[in-house]
Amino acid sequence: MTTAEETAGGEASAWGEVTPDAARRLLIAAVEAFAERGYHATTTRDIAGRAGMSPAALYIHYKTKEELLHRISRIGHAKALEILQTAARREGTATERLADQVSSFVRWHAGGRTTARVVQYELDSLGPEARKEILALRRQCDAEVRAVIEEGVAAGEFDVLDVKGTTLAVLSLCIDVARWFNVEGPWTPDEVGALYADLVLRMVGVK
Amino acid sequence: MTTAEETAGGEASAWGEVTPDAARRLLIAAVEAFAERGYHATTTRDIAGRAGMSPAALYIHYKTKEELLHRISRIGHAKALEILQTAARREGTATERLADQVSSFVRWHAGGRTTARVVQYELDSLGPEARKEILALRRQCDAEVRAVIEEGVAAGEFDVLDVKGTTLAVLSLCIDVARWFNVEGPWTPDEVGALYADLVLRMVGVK
DNA sequence: GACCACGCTAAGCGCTTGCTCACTTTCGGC
DNA sequence: GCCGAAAGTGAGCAAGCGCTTAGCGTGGTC
Repeated sequence: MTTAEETAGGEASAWGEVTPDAARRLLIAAVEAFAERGYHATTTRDIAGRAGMSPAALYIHYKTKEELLHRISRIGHAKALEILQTAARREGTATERLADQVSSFVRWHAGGRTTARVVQYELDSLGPEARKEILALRRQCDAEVRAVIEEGVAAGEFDVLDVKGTTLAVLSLCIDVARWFNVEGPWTPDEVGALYADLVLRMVGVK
Repeated sequence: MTTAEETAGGEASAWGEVTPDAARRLLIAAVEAFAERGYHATTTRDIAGRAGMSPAALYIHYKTKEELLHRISRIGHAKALEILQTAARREGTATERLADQVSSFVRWHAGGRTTARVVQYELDSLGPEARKEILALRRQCDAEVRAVIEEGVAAGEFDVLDVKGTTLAVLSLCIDVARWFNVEGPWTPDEVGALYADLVLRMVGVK
C-alpha cells in the first residue's frame, strides 16, 4: 500500500498551503480514503489511522468529518478553475485555447484521479450551504469554457448548434475521466489529454 | 414527495419481472434511496419505510442490503446492454446505428436517471464477485458500441484516430448524463439524446 | 524550576447501523 | 374448521459510528 504522501500529496502537491503539518496529513489521508471508499463509507478512525494519529486528533484540526470534505472540495475546485482560466487567458486562437483547456483539465483528472474523484463525485455529501458555495465555483468553471467556445463561434473558427449544451458535454466528458481512468491502464494522462482535445475540437466543428 | 412507483417504477418499468410484489416494491424503494443518497448513506430502515414495510421484511426477500444493489445493478446493466444491442442490430448505415445507440442510451440515462445513477455510480459498493459479474456486462456494452464504430470506419463512413479511445469517450459521455441531468432543467431527455447523437457523429468524423 | 498553553491520546458516550428472532396474521388445501 | 407454510411485525442485539472528555507529555517563558 502506498502512503498518503505518495498518492494524494505527490500527484497534486496543491496541499502545500494547508498548515500545520498534522492538519495537512489528515487532509491528504481523507482525500485518499474518500476517493477509495466514498465519503459515507469512510470512518474518522480510518482517516486518523492513515495519518498515523488517534481518532480524537482529527477533531483538534477540524470540527467535523464534513469540514474535511468541504475543505478538500474547495481547494480542488479552486485548482480546477485555475487550470481552466490559465488555458483560457493564454495567447492564441480560440481553437488553441480550447484544446489547451481540455488537455490540461483532462490531465488533471487522470493524473490526480484521487483528488478529482472526491472533488467531482462527493459533492452531494456536503451540507446545503457548503454545496451552494462549491456549486458557485463550478458555474465559474462552466463559464470559463463557454467563453472560449463563444469566442470561437464569433471568430468563425467553430460551428456549434447549441453552445450551452456543447459546453456542458465538453465539461462532462472531461470530468468523467476521473471515474474510469486507471493508472495501470493502457493510457498515460498525457495521451488521454491529447485524444480528448482532438475529440472536443471535432465536437465544436473546427474547420 | 413522490412514491416509489412514480419515479423508479414509472420511468423504466423494467422491474416487472421482479416477483413477488413485495420484493419488487422493496427493489424500487432501494433504487430510489440509493440514487438520492448513495448506497452507503442509505439505511435498510429507509428502504423498508419507503416500501411501506417494517425493517425486518426486507430480509424475507433479500439476504443482505448488498444483494439489493447487486440485483438492481444486474437488471439495469441488462437493460443498458439491450438498448445498445437493439440499436446496433437494426437496419441502416453505421452512422444511423451509432446515432441511434447514442440517442437511445442517453434517453435512458436522462429519463431513467434514478436507475441509471445507481447502475453507473454504485458499482464500487459491490463485493468482489458481484463486481466481476457486472463488469463483464459492462465490457459487452463497450463491445457493442465499438463494433458499430469499427464498421463505420471499415465502410469509410467514419474518420477515427483511436477506435478504442473514441469508444470509451462516447460511452463516457453518455454515462455521465446520469450525473448532471436534472428533470427540472432546460432539456428533455429527447433533446439531450438528439444533441449528443450529433456530437458523437462529429467525434467519429462522419463525412 | 514552577508554570501553562498546546498537541495529542485513551477511553468511552450516546446513537445508529445491518441484521435476527420469537411471535402473529393470512390464506389455500383438505 | 383445522393446519401448515408463507409473509410480515416489534423488539432488540452486537458492532461500529461520529464525536467528547479527562488527562498526559513537552517545549517555551518568566
